[in-house]
Amino acid sequence: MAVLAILEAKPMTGYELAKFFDHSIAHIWQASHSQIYPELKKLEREGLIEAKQQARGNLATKSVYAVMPAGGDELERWANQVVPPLHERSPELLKVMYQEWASYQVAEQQFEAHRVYYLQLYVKWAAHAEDLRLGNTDLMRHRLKDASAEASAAVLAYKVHVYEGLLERAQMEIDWATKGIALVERLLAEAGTPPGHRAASPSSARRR
Amino acid sequence: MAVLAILEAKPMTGYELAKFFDHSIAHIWQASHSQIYPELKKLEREGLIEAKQQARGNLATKSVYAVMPAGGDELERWANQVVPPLHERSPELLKVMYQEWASYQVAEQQFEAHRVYYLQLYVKWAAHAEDLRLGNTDLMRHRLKDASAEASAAVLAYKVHVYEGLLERAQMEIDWATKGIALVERLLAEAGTPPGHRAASPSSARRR
DNA sequence: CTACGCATGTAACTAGTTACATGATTCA
DNA sequence: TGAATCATGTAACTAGTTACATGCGTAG
Repeated sequence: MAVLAILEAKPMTGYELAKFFDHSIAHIWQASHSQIYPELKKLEREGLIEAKQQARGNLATKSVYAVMPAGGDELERWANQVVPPLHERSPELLKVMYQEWASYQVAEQQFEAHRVYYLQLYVKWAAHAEDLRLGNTDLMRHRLKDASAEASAAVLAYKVHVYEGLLERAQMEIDWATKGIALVERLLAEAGTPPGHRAASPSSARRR
Repeated sequence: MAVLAILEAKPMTGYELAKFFDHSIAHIWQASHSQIYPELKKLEREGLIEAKQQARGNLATKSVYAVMPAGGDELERWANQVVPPLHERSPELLKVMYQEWASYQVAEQQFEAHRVYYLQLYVKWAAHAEDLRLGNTDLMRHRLKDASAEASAAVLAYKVHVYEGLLERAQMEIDWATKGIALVERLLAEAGTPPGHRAASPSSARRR
């Protein structure tokens, strides 16, 4: 569905799609080229998209895929079904849950990595949200060029809303990680390490 | 690793593990019995856990799995590696991104489902966090019964921190969905429907 | 004696990752 | 002429889901 939705805005080659999944939409949905190429073939077999051969250079050609009417119908059908939100699996939260097995140092590093990760995402997402608002993205220009003002408003508004949610999420994650670091510091202090003495991990108390 | 961590707190049968994955840990990690049983066999082959046959009734037996020393080492090794946080795929956000293809009604239902989902999670998580804090869970009692006060503090503190994060997350999602509903209402109003006239989906403007 | 919970599996399938491969084009 | 980028694939593998199956124990 992500492939269909993107191609609907602008016909593309598999390569361009892969690039696109790498930046713009990357943090909502990802796909590698090894997944995209077979998927394109499948969508073509189902009559939802169509490949047009385009020359590149003298010898080579490339396949530019565009959405067919049946593909538009499929998109609309999909969009009009409510999906139940679901619980993601989080390898990271799982680890934090059992962080008493780790040294204080590693526990702190884990939170720090979390903080840095979402700080970077915050910046990236904020920039992308701004581009969206200004209609600055390639795809938005294509998507909106022959839409009514009213329709454009909706197209934009939903996407901006998604990014606002992502930004709040990032902020929340940053706060959580910061509190996590403080927690580790507190535990470390409470462990009552005498000066000049390196604290052992709490898990080592368990072993013996 | 989830299986190892749980079994370390208390030896269990595959069935009990499956139950456990259904409630307590369910929103951090899930696993169905059809995944658990083969996994237990695999962990046993690797020497990380060991099955003890226990009678149940007269004829039947059951396998209770317990963590072996090698399993403890493996847990410690795992916990002491920082995992890079990662970008989940979100089918729901993907749909909201392209919600201009849906009717206003479905768009609103999607946000409403999101709100209700996280409201329920909020209640469930809050209850579980409270149980954790009071040491009210079965597993916590086992886990802590022969630990030092200091070690217990860490065991508890990390888990509580995870649940506090989940609660903030749920709150954030509820707010986001509520704003989403308001957004749909606004778009609907701006679409300028005359009284007594049913609004078409914005996507239908695109088609033709 | 019946229903519900305990207990344990397998099979078929879908999705996704990582690695292996290849070749043309374009720009410095 | 070499490196970066465009372009397109396949193979092997891991994880996870859904559905199919079976049978004992226990309480009412």
